[in-house]
Amino acid sequence: MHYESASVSERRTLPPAVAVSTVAFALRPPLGSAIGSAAPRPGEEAGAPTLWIPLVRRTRAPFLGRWALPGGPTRWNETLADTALRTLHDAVLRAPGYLEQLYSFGGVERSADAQRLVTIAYWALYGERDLAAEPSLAVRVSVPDAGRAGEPAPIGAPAAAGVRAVDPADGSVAPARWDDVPVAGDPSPALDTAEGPSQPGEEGACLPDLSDPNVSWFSADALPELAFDHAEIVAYALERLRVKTEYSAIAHLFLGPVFTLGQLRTVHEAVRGESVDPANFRRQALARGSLVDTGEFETGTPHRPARLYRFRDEPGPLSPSRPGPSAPQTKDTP
Amino acid sequence: MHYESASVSERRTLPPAVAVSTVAFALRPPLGSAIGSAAPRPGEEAGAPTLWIPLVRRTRAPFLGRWALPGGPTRWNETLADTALRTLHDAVLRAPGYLEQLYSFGGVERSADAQRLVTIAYWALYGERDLAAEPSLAVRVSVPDAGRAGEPAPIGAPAAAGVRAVDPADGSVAPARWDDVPVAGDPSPALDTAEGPSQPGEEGACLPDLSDPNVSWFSADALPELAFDHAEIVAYALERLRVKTEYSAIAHLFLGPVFTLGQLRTVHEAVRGESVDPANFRRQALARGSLVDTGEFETGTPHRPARLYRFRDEPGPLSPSRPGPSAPQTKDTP
DNA sequence: CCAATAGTGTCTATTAGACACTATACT
DNA sequence: AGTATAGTGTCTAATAGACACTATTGG
Repeated sequence: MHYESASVSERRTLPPAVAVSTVAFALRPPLGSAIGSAAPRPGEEAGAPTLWIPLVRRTRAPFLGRWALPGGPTRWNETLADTALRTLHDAVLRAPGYLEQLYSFGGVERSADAQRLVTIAYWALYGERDLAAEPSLAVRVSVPDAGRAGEPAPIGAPAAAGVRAVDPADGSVAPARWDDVPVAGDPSPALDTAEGPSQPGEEGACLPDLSDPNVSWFSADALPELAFDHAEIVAYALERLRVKTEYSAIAHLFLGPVFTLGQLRTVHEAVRGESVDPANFRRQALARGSLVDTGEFETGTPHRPARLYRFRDEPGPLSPSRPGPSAPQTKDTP
Repeated sequence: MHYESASVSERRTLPPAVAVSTVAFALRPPLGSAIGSAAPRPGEEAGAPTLWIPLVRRTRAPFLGRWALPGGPTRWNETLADTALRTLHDAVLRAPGYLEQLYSFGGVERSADAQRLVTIAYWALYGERDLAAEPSLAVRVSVPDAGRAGEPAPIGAPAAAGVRAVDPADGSVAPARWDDVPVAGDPSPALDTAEGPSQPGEEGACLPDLSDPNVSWFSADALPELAFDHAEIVAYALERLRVKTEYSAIAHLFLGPVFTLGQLRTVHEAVRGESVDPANFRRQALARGSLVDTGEFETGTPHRPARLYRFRDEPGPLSPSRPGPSAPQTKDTP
């Protein structure tokens, strides 16, 4: 509010603005969304599925017209995860199935001669169940992990009331609960974030509008040139997804509630970018102990039908267990 | 500047203040510093070394008198890492040998009815060489990694000009260079961060003053009650240190430029909190390929003298190689 | 029948870990 | 000699990966 009267030189001395940018992944673009990447890039036919990322075309000053990550400034009554979810929903019109903080960027050089900007990057994941529905319903938000097994103490910080924290490493559900995600135009009375005289580093999303021409999905390995340092953020998010897929069980979040081991393997192949031995993958996946045989089988395949599994403890909308902030647990396989 | 005239209700609508808090580790407190933990806690004699953490006693409103992590608001011309280094230096009077971002906390509940606060947590490491000297000289700042092997694309973001980014995973030196760290009282003309009418969540460090009574080192497993959610941040940092020690080579940073395998093993034991088989540790440490035999030997031991090693590529103050932001590399041992 | 994927069995190289043993300093 | 740590050798269990083989569907 006071900002709008500040001169350019004054803005330099203001405290940094806080914004969020999110790299979201899905195995395919949602139906009805615009597609940026032209076809599965040459050399890889429809055989190998790839990851898709939603981008937003910038409609203002720095990097005008360039594609950028969905995101925008934090509002005064939002947690950082809330901001990520809101701006992501503005772009994708759907809530992701998973959200995790990635890294914070506070370099003074990010917006050279304008107000300082601190950007917290998140990464998100859209599964089949998330891509399907039109109205957003719920979302799970993870807590940080120490970068590998034995998820550390879930810090009670980021997820404000109303967001669920789930520990994807061992499948156990950490403190949290389901709730609604703030939808598009919730009136936050304060701080017009969208229209300051120039929030210069602002990396905003556009108003939700069915088939928004300024929102499009791109194949992760055929991205256009991105605004700011978003290309590096995407690269980092991809690496994070790869690493996390190897030691944690998140691949199933790309799929529906039940899936075959072949489908799960396909996710791993898309994430790792290489083919995986079906036999060995099967053993490892089952050895994790987090898959439950539903007893059902795939139908309508031109080959032997595969067994259907679901992830362990796919709970109903509520589960009362609350392990608490918890001491560090055991690691699994160093 | 505008803030100082804002009422309490107005402050709620201001953009969040950005602060940094740092969990620093060392194998021992620096000489001449105050010691908070009374003796090596019972049950563990001098035999097993533990980790030490510097804390700062709060001198203002929320949590007055409680111990807290060194930290404080970021200044307009500082990167986040700069802020961590400055506030850490204010408390410890020395620059750490390693600094890495941990996580960002932006919950709206952190400062209930006052200005919103976003805190970026860092963790740092003081080695023997860092604890020795009194005037600060240089510091290495790491870039994020994806949480495990195959360090991801070093994102050029956080480290502003003048801070070195080193990739501790494989010992190769990533883009960066040595430089001075901002020392105590550099006059930042703008934004009086220390004395707003009440920057309520502010977690500031005190003025540097030899043997500051408000700064003390505590054994990591005998910490006092901490302000804010700092206990959880410490727990997370500890877990991060443990995990990172297992897959990356950072333990040597606790030691001097040359060290024996026994000393290195002692560091691992302190970090992991359990004893490690000397024979197996030796093999693994040497198999990494990052240790160089100096050909020298320990002297003055009451037993067979141990061979002295140094870490691979312990370079002079400057090394020109610059791999660049780089594509994700290969992983090592999933 | 064939094509295609599901699913099982098995062999090998690597690794973590336990632990016995030898080597070399000081007292 | 005795003690303490350095350093080597070796055995075992677990694991990742390669790959041959059988099973079961649709066409």
